[in-house]
Amino acid sequence: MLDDSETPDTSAPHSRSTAAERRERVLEVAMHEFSERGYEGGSTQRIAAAAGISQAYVFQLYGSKPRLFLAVIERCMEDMLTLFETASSGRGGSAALRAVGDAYLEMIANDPVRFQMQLVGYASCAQPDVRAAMRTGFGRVVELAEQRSGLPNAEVARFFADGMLLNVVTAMGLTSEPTPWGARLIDGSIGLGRG
Amino acid sequence: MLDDSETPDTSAPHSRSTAAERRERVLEVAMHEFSERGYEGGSTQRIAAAAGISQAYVFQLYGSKPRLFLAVIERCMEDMLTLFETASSGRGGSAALRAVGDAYLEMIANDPVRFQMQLVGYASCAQPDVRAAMRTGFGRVVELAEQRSGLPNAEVARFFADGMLLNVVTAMGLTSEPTPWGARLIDGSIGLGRG
DNA sequence: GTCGGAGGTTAGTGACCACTCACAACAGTG
DNA sequence: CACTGTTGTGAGTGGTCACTAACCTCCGAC
Repeated sequence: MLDDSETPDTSAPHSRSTAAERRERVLEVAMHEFSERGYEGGSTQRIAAAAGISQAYVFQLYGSKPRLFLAVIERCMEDMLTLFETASSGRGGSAALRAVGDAYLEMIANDPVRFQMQLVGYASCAQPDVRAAMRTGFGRVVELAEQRSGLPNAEVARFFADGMLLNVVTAMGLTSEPTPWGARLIDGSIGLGRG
Repeated sequence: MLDDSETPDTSAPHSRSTAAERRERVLEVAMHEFSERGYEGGSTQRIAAAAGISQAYVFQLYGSKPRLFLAVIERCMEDMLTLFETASSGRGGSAALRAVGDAYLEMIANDPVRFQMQLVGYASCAQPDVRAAMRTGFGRVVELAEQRSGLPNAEVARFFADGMLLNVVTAMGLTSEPTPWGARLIDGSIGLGRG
């Protein structure tokens, strides 16, 4: 809009943004990078290039690589909470869990970045900062499921257990390239609140 | 046995081994390294140092870093299968699952390297070689549980779902530093075949 | 007693890493 | 127009990375 060129994006020599906008954009591409390569494998050089800024500015915006990674983890868990809040809005009991389960299934199918980022988060829990962020985020999600559904511990736990099984089944590609034993696992699982 | 020195290990200036022994030792320390730092974060320099050999020899033994990582993944899944075979030996039905569940709980408590290596494996499934190895290994474990227990799909799936929930609960430190919501999750879970 | 092969090392290679510092460009305000 | 703060970059820093080529060292066999 502000540029003289017709193509809005890359060809323009400079298009300034507010720092908040840049931070947001960097966070997005960083989640993409870290989800694909993990914390150690992720490169601030590549993140900067994908965000269209210099590497130095990434450090000005986030201070250090660990801080950027932590921001990505926190955002990832916030997104999950928002997804669950939206899906369960106005519902209660097992219908709430069912709606959340559907939303989660759709996320796994359509948002591989956030799905993979979750796995990276679990694997990075050895780092105390990461573990703390994961605990906080996951705790909020569990409490939301408890409050919205009002179901007893056993059913809520069952819901999350099925979700975790679904995670590894998906990670191993058992939905896209099935195996007999994988199909039996999926068949035997309760299906995210649909029991 | 072949050495002249009494201390079998570190203090001797040189103690030659067979290549097979070296490969085994490298595999052990590599699992330690990769479990702590992930694939990208793991360093062949540190692995070599921990194994007491030069970095060059690591490459002579395993060819490349991806091949070494893959060997670690395969070994990790073999160890899991062996653990489950031993635990369930001579048992059937739900008693078999209960015994396997106990063995798994003990492994999580006493062998953090193999536990953490599992999480790294799931997070590394985007790499096709790793995914294939994880599928093969996990499939064997599932089939063993099915055959030894003879239970229907739903109960076997429930067992593995609880195991996966236990994994993330442990990764987040909810057993060592509990939270109310974490305690409710653990309480509501069926407890690895003990339902 | 030498010789071949298995078991190992030294000393690099260029590439990439996170991170820093000095400085440039621009926008709004007076 | 000058001034000021924000947005941004160029050009490095030392360090580590995976990986390699060439060489050394020992032991058993003949």
